[in-house]
Amino acid sequence: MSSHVRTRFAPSPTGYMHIGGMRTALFCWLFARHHGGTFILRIDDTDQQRNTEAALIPILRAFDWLGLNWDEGPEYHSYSQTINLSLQQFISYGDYGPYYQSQRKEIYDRELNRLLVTRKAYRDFDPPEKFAEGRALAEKEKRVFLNERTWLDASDAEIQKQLDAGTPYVVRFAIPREHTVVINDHVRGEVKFDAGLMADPVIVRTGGMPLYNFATVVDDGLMKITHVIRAEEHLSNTPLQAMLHEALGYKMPEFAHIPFVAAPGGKEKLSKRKLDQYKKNPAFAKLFNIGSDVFPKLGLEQAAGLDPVMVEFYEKSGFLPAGVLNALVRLGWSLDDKTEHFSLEDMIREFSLERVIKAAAGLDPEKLLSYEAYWMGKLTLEEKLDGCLPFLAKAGYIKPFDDDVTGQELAEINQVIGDSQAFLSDVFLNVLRFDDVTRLEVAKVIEAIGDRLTVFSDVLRFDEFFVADDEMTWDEKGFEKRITKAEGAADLLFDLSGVILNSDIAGASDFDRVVHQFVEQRGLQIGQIIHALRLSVTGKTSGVGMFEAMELLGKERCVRRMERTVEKAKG
RNA sequence: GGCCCCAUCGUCUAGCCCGGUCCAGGACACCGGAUUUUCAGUCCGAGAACAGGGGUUCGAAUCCCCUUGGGGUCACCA
Repeated sequence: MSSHVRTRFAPSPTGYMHIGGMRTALFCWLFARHHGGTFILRIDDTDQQRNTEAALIPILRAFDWLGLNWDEGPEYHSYSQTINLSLQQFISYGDYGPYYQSQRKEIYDRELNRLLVTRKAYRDFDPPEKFAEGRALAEKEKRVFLNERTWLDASDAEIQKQLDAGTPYVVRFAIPREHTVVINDHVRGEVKFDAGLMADPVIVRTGGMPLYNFATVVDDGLMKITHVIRAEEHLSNTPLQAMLHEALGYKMPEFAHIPFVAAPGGKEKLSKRKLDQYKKNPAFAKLFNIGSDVFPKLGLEQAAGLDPVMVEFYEKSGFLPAGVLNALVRLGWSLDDKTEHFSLEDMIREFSLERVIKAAAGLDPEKLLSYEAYWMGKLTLEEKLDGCLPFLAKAGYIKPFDDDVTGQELAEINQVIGDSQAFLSDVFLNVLRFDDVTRLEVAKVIEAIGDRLTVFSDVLRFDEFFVADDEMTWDEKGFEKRITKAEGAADLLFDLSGVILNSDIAGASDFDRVVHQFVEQRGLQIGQIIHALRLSVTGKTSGVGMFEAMELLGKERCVRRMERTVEKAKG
């Protein structure tokens, strides 16, 4: 039945995983999983310039982080095991490998030769200028450019002569110009292209390296890809690829061109180059702000160069994979008129290409955050704790144990990865361990924070529970409003601190009782002191429940902080 | 510019293929109210869209055509 479905995602190692690409990958993955098929990760690295290994890690990690596994592709050990990372890991598994295009040169050569002997492709010995000039002229005259094909019908002897002379050449595919290519796209429906309008494209460059369109077709064909699911910008490559498939005698895959992820407030493709523009979008700015709040505290700052276009950004800011996944799947796809929340299992069960929408959709940071909040709410306290601990540790609020081992592990990783800072801090976050006392204390704070936690890094905003009393700072404006300008606030605080000090207090309800008694005796409303109290104890104008906060800190620390506040107010 | 794609609330979308049940449904955001010592949350409520113009039809968001607008792509990049 449909158990033969094979889909692939073919990223090129760019050093980061694009959030839009991730959405495409998700759809590919979902389609394969839904049909019990095979999902393949293939590395488009015909470029060869870059350090493939280092540039690939963030991409593989993104898949790993979101829980999208692949059946064939580069070998990779889940990041809890990355400590043992070594270059040997960058081999591939699966029966249709290698899965790195840079390792498939012989295959391309072989397939190219089949095209050459049947004259479906030909060596073009003309200098590149000739082609460029022809095109420029055509453009000037406002007509369609078709190249001359001087070498298409050259005799074997002529060709051999050029070959012997060492004349550089490219290989062009001879477009069957009479052809009208009809693509039956799963998302777009029937799309027609007139091959008569297309110049013969280079498929192998001087030097013999294949170009994208050729390599892709060879790989898709030989890897028995049944469904090419990719972003819409590839739609115009499709007729060429379809013709190549035909010329090579492969079974034509089915195509599905899904809309790309658009930039906030527009319809343009989301691009890393336009980040400055995105910052002006209020909703998007929110995302940037999470980063600029959190990363410095984690010591990431510039080094990491993270932004919301990269999947890594979300991981490092403590987003939940479930929320990100949910947001991505709803971008261009829906099940019906009401279902909003999908776990990975739900998505696998329900996903279908038929329900993919045609128009580009902008990533909505607000909605992403709301999905985060939803899935965060589904977590147990223990799970929240595990998510928050690394952030607190990285920010220096709590201490992990096993520090030595961590340092050593890091050194090892550093050796392999070089200076990829972003990756380092990443691994660091995930190898930390904490003792039970620390865990218990933090758990109490997280419990008090409750729904105020949307992403894990939100815990850092509650630093009042982690800083020493003498190092706690006050919100400037809040201090002025609630203490300086509030008549008698300082005196009230002073008196209250005395009362608290002399009371028998064990928990939140005791604080509650004592403070209420205090205001009643003076004929005041609770509202007349609560703000000053909060400010003096936490330094903030808002936060967790007042008396819960006090319980977390304990009587002595509350009193000390109140005294400090009074000093500051008087001094 | 050529080729191709797209077009429902501010945003993500349902409805469109198989015209009437849609004076267009949901979610996020926003606004108002309730709850609360604050924030968040929760609950209740409000406002908010078929790009325009022609057809076809008894009847069109739904079918056809045109216009407009937006976007993608046009490399010896992927």
